[in-house]
Amino acid sequence: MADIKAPTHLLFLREEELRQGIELLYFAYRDFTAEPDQMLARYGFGRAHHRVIYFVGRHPGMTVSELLGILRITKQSLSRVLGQLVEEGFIVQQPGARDRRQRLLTLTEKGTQLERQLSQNQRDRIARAYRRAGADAVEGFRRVMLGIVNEADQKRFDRSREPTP
Amino acid sequence: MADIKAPTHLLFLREEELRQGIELLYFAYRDFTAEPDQMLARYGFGRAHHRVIYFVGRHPGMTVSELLGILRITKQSLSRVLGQLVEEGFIVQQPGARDRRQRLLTLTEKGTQLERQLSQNQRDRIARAYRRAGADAVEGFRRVMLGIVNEADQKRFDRSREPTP
DNA sequence: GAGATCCATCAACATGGCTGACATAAAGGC
DNA sequence: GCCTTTATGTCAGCCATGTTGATGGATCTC
Repeated sequence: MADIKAPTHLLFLREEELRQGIELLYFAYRDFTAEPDQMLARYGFGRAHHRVIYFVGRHPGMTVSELLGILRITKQSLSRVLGQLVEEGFIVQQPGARDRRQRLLTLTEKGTQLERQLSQNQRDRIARAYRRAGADAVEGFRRVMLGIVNEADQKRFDRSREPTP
Repeated sequence: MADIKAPTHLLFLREEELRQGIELLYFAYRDFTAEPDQMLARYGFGRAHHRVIYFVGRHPGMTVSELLGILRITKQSLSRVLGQLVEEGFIVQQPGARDRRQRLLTLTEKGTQLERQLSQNQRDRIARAYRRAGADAVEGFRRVMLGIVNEADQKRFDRSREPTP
């Protein structure tokens, strides 16, 4: 019978390749968040605040449920962080027009400024990586990253201009 | 004078492109860690334990300093997690031969089993994404991700077989 | 009018970061 | 052979951010 398994050295290469993929995700994410974390510390904020500010900035008028769906944390965890951001004037909540149970979330001017400061750092890092890698590489990056994201959230990344809430 | 700025719609596209990059990193990392986190919970472990197990498995006989350098946390934080893993028989420490101050870290059989179980999930996810995206895309992915990683750690990803400790 | 939904809040707990201080053993320079 | 530096561990306490569980009000939907 023919041996179905690939030669050992090919398996080895594949394992090495996949482990490098794991590590690329780990190191890239570590370095991607380190500098914003430092900026946030100056405001007494953490990474959780950053995520809230980022996504509210990205989807102005979004509901609490939508935000919970993105962050995948409990409402109690969110409420602490969100409460602080409202308290300190980075975010405002206004009742929904159609559904008045909702509290639609929007960045204030102050919130917008912080959001831009934080995301500027990350956009710079990504822009630099894109520039060095070239357009074809960027397309490959998108395709692979999209494949890593769970199916349910892949639709957030279609080519349309508007971010899907 | 000529207007140096690019047309608004090009700037807009670029901003959108970069924000999608930010979000790809966020969503990919979120989904990449979710399932291992669940497995770890069954052992009473967290993501911190995973990182230790992963890198010790990757670099058998590594020192505590090397691990600290990768994780970028304090020795006090590491010691709690590492202590548990040694206590519960997932990792062994042995004095270094050249430098007997060092405690070289190695996975036990039990540790190796857990490591494979955890990383298998992540390797599967990456393999699936690689397969769907194709070889050229994978190369682009590598190039972009490498550009996001801080210069100091890029050398961990040479094409050589051996992971650099 | 009843039930479901959206959101907030209180309380208690666990994980995993952090700082600061101190200790020990071994290595290395002079 | 001292002396300094290095590698590591440990104790104590603080903070950020996740969790579960219970409870309640306002509002929408049928």
